[in-house]
Amino acid sequence: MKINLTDEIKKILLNSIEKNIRQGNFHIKDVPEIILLTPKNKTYGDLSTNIAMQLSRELRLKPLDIANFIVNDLDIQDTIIDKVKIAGPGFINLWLKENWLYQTLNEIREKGDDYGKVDLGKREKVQVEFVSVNPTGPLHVGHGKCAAVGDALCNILKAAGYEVEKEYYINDQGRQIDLLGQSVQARYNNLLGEKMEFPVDGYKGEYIVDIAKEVIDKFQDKYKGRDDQESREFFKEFTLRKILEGIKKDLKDFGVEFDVWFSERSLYEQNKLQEVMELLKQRGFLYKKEGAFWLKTTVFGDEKDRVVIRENDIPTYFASDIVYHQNKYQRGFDKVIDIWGADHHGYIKRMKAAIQALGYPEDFLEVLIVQFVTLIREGKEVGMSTRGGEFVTLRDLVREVGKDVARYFFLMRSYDSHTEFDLDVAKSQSMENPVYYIQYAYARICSIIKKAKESGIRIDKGEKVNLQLLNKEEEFELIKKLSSLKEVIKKVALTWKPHLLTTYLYDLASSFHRYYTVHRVITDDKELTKARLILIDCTRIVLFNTLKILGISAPERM
RNA sequence: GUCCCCGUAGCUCAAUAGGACAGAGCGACAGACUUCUAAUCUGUAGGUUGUGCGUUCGAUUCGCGCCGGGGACACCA
Repeated sequence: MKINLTDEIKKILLNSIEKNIRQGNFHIKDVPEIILLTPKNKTYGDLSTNIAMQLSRELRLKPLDIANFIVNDLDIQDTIIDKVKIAGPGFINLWLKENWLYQTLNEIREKGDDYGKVDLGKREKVQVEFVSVNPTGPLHVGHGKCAAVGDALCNILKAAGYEVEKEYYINDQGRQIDLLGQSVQARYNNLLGEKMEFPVDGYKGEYIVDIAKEVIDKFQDKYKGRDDQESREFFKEFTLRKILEGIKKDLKDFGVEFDVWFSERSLYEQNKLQEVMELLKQRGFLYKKEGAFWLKTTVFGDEKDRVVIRENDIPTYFASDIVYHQNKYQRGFDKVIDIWGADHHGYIKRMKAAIQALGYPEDFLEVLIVQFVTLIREGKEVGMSTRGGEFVTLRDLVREVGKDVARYFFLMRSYDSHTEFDLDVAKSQSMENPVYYIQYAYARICSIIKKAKESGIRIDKGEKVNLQLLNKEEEFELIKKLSSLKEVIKKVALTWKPHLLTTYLYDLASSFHRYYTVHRVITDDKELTKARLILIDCTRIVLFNTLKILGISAPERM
């Protein structure tokens, strides 16, 4: 395999720096990682590095002098580098030979679906747990945002060479679940004309009545007027299963499929709780006070210690989570990422404390907090209170705007800022809608390729096409965008910011639209036509691969 | 009261691990179809990055204080 372009350039720069060290110009031991960036302004070259400024502090020399030393000893003969210039406070700007761009096109043609994959993760095992909504009701739009972010992040990590597992943790036991069953049971009895008091904190949503009706359809009055152990159990299990099915379906329709659905109950079946408590006690982080067991989370920076086993012997939710995270560790993951809604952020400290109390490294667990979503319709906020019963479910949203648009809107902004989801923009099939803008670029390309085929233009697999004919400014622009995909994937995999990929996608579509307006692909010039067809086909491939990672479809016609 | 997130163009948001003149879209204004899809493209206007200090060659980015918005602070889940 060929050496990576950026690695090659870094090596050339490094050689010069090391030469200067040997000559006694630079007095340092270790050279920091050289960072190559693509300048915003093209008058600053194709690539640029700020290494001279980075070294300035340690060398106690002016950045400009350092840059001069480096450039003077730079050996760019027979390399991909065409020209070097020092600019501004000490940037070293590099211009590359045009050839590198054509190499990119060949690489895309060769790799196809695999273009964009990089080996950053080295098969490291990462688990991402997201959504994990209590199965007490349907998913709402906020959960959709978590789902979109988690799913996209997983896909990106996979593309970056990590081994990724997507997991959904099901809180299928506890008071909430009991309450859920009782709510349906009460509705069921009421529907059959039987008196039964609705639980005080019961679930009042319409979906509870629907489930009760379903029970009637299937079992008629079999459970009418009963309030024994068996009937309670029945309603609990039936409801739980119904709601979980609904959640699974909603997520599937949203394009999200999990590798593992992990049941909280299974932790207790294995009697792991005892074991973990024993371990924590041994390690000296568990103590008894006022009849309850507490974990010394304050040792690790939490504001107060937390109860794990209540006075009444019932373990808290936190206890389950500790056992659950131990289980994650024991499954052999190198890193575990939890994606939580903003209302759970207070839990981070105690969870990370628990990780450490168990004896695991603090950064074994990373938690991403996804901020809320506000729906806007006709310029006004749509109320979403769960209590009042009137809230917008993910299913409703997908039905209204479609899966592609919903996912894109959740992914186009940084997950840690509030999302303002404008339903009118999302529904408009116009230029206001970035999703259509991107998909339109893809459809346009497909349309051109189809037309070329129809007029008998063919390019065989191994055929050599003169790519040098691609020499227009818009063509260079476009190819540069195509070539930066791998850097973007790396960046996102390191920073966990999927929205950077969305931005990239939009930029790429934009470069193509501009190109399309200025130049014709299919012309009388056979050679040029072929070269341009290759260019747009490469664009198609990159658009496709990126859309796929984000979970958005790529329609060939619009 | 304590802790977390946010504050950037009229609006919604970006800004690559501290880098060059802070960028997009929408909205406003002015233009471009005899063309492979005008769901497109081009141009103009729009900013003391909430505020005051500090760190340094350099701060939207890091630190501290203040102002404003949101959220979290249970032997609830």
